[in-house]
Amino acid sequence: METEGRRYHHGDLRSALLDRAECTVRESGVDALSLRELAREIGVSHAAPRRHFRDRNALLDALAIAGFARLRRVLEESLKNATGDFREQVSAMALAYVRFATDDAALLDLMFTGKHQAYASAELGAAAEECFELMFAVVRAGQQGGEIAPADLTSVSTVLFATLQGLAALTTGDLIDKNELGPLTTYAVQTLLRGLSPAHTVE
Amino acid sequence: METEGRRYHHGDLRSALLDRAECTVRESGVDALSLRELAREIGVSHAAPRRHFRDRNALLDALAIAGFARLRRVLEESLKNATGDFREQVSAMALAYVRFATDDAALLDLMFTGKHQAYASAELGAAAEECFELMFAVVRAGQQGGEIAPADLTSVSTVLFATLQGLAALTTGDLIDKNELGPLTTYAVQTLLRGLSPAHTVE
DNA sequence: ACCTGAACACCGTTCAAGT
DNA sequence: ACCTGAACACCGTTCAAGT
Repeated sequence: METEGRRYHHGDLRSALLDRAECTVRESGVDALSLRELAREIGVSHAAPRRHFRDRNALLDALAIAGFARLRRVLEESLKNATGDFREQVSAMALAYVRFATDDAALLDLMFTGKHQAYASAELGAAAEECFELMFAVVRAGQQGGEIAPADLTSVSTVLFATLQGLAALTTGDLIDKNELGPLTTYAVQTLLRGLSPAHTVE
Repeated sequence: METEGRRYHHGDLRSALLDRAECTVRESGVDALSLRELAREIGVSHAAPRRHFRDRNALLDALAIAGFARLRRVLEESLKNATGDFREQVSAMALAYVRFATDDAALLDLMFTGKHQAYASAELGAAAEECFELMFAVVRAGQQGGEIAPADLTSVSTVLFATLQGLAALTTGDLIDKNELGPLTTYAVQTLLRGLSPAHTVE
């Protein structure tokens, strides 16, 4: 059902730009992304992208938004494939997150480091919020089920999130071996949950 | 005792470049650093820096090395000013780290994201190792003192380190309010230590 | 040894003009 | 509406040549 009506040179230049750009970013990092080269690869004049993205940062913004959408799907998927057990849910989501964050390190950088915040930040913010809300929901469920002590929801979620972000960052920075990321993530989650558990149920 | 013997135009071009570059990076980020502009600001031809740094990445490498040296001093200072109590030591170092990481976010990025690993990585690696060893030493002391369960030293240190890195990253990314970074860091450290404490001493 | 000046091959961005 | 081609002001890097 893709539209066949290619206009001047390309059916959908906007999508083509985004696809190619994401590919370049994944392979070579953000710094390697050149608008001119992108246009060349697609076979369009170097000024053509201007119609769809007012400048380089606007394109990066769009990439970040798409990234959050994909991350959300990845996280939802991980929850669906886990059992209903609280610890299982948290671990599954944690593993899915660090995998995404390290497989697509450059994209994740784009999503968080607000080097381009001046632009579509409303839409970007919304896309990001949806992802964070997923993590919050899991933690909230755990609190309500009495799995962890009833502390401030935001603090608990944020610390958990930060730990995952840090594990991914250290892996990207070659301080954690990629093969140890999984075990280390599980260990970190277990330790945190143990620290958060109601006092007398600590085994 | 600064050397007065200015040679062609500048007494010590290398130092001047590094100082000015660190300043620019701190104020405007890595991407804003231009070798030509740097040379212009210092009042030297645009090709002069080549004598001291073979290219832009080599200069960034040197900045990263200097950053690790300063971080090390900051961490050592924080330990000196804390009491001998294990939890105090860890908390003090943690707070010092996240403060450095957020105050000098762009520099920290330079220090970890190995976008320039191709060059002086030997020296850079050594400078980095000295910092990490400091954190390791504190954790090791805690284990030997029986403050935390005798688990794998590397795992414990790495998870702690990752959490700090993540807290800093989320703060830089505006997901944690700068005023909450301190309290949140203390909370994270306490939670982790509680999760790591020997089973029956959990309060 | 250290620096200059010109040159090369790239950028991002802008804008009149074409269809 | 969508794209082109030329132009502008920047880059990083290289290299002969100067002192």
